[in-house]
Amino acid sequence: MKLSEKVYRIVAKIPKGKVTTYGSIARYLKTKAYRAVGQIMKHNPYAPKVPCHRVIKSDGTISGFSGSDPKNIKKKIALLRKEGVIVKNGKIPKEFIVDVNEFI
DNA sequence: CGCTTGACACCGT
DNA sequence: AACGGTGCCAAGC
Repeated sequence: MKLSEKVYRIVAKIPKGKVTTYGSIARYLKTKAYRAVGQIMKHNPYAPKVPCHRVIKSDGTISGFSGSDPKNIKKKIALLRKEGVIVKNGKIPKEFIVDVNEFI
């Protein structure tokens, strides 16, 4: 079982209206491959099943899946808001960031 | 088999 | 508070 499979499984379980961080996922898998998690999200072969937009940085900022395109970021934010996540100044309040162990 | 890359996290300045 | 440098790990070539 590759790390990617585990990551996909976890991300797919993120409930609506909540988000988690790369760090949380990595810790849950008992690995320190934070960066690998990011790579896996980027590849994202399970596109609809794996809502990568619900995975953010530990700071609460949205990561570069919209990266160089600020307008795309707004779209992601709108999507998150529609799911019930409040976004402030392009960042998500800690209240919405749930550790993987909380919803697994 | 070894080198390079990365959608991160942490710490110091 | 913001920016940059460093360290970690997996995947791809």
